[in-house]
Amino acid sequence: MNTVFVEVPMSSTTPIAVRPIGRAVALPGEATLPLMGCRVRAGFPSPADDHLDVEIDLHAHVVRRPAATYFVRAEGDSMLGDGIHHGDLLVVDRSLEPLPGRVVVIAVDGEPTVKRLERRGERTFLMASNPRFAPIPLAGRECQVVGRGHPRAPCPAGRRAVIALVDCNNFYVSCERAFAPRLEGRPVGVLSNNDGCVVARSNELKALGVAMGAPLHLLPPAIRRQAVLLSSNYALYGDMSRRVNRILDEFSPDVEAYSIDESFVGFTGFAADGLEAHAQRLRETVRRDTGIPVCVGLAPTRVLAKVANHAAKKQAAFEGVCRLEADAPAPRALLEGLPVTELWGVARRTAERLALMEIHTAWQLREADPKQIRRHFSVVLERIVWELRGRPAIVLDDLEAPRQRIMVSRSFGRLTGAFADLQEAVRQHAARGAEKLRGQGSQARAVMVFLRTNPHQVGERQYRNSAVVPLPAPSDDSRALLSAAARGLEAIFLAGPRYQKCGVMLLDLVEAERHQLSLLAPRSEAARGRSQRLMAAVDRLNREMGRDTVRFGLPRMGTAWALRCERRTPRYTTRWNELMRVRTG
DNA sequence: TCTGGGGTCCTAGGACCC
DNA sequence: TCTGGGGTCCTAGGACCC
Repeated sequence: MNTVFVEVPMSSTTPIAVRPIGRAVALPGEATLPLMGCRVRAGFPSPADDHLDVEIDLHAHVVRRPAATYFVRAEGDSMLGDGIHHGDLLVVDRSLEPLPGRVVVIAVDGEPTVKRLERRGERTFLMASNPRFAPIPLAGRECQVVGRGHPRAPCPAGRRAVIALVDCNNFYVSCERAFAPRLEGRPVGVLSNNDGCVVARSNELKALGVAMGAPLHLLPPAIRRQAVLLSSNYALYGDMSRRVNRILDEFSPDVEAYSIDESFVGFTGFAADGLEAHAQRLRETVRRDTGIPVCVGLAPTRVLAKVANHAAKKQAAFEGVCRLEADAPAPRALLEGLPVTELWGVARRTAERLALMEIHTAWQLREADPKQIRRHFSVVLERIVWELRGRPAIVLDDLEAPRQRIMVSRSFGRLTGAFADLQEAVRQHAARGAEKLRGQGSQARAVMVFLRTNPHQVGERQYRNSAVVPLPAPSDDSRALLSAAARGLEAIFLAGPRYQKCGVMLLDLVEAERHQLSLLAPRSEAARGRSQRLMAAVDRLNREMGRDTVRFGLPRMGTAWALRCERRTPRYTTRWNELMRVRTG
């Protein structure tokens, strides 16, 4: 192999021997550098070829290794039958006719991946999800069926649903540690916007008694000295989250990203006895390829999967994977020791009311009469009871569906009473909202603006207000949204109070394609086309050249509303100029 | 003395999630 | 000096209709 030096996210330019394992790169010591999906610049001696996407190189390395067993899973039962049974070994190109939409989970040397089958002439290929990679010919290779059925469809009668909750441990902290191994073992916290509160804590920081959401300025000085407290770096966390989910996609075709650090993964139809091992491989792969530790909870329902995940995190004996069957004895012991507030969907208010009925633990709630729970509380809590009993009752709405409203708001770096500051902040928020709006293909029919002083500050004059400004016609044009927001601000601004926060909400969203044209203000097709092209150009520039390449209105320097984020680490994976440098030889 | 009975739609606010 | 930023769903209650 050529001697290369690679600019990748690492903390120094010291020469380091890099050894590829899978799609990650091993560094001296324990640290693993996540490279998957990461565009990494490599300096090659040849001037003509001074860029290399290392992902391709490392992936090729994996593919070259001798194939072992393929674990195959079909969508629906169509792939089975014809003498093919659960657990069979198959020769792919003779037995599997590629059908549209057929998806398989295969594992090559313990590297599971979801692929589509495609027929080319006489041979069947696995199509890689990334079109840059060459198809893998399957002729003559052996496959093992480990499951069947489509988890997104309702679970067929007589078959048990299995759902996994994959949750990243201390996600923001883990992202920081992935790129700064020196943070391992130390108390680390990540702060909210404006460096206000602690929103993520390493186990070491939790052990020091720092609560979730603790205000930074109220932390004891000893802890502030001892701990590493970082500003949040959402560009990094969002990118790492996508990488984790891309790996989950290789373990099941049914992955729902529920939040930035949690995903539900459907395993209904997978061979029941191999599931823990499959989950264990998932954990190891995520850890190795991204540096993020995760825990997996397996159960028949989402609520129980959450409980299982909780147990997997708290009890070392599970080694990160905990499986619960609704009727086995283990869940009972677990649920009896679990306060209701630990359950997904039960917080303080509900817990207080449950306590009046002598319901304190998850087990007691499970044993309660669902109908009575519904009467006293709501259908939401009733569903939780059913789920605790192992009967699926919570269906996540389509997480891909467009948002019903879009909100952008920020606290100011410092209080301000200046109208010009608020104007500019509102303009920025409206522009960002408009971008999100176009990103999901919607238009808004109304814009809401709100502002408020700092409610925590006694002695300060308090004021909060909001205004809704309807638009004459649904729009996704930044100019229309900005001008509506500006009018809203004028309506509610009061000179005198010093403001802490303002925001813009886009309301009453409709699909851009389907909205009815306004009869009152018909716009010519040409005008609409111009608006669309302009906005598309703005979005593309901001996407490709970095946010704020094109802005509406001139930014002023040193404005009060600018965020404080003095301790932010580099955006290692999303900014060229923030990549770290590593030398390999 | 007696003052209907349903239904829909909308909004505000509560509760919860991460 | 300094206390985040998004979202969702559900319910209650009012306005209104026949």
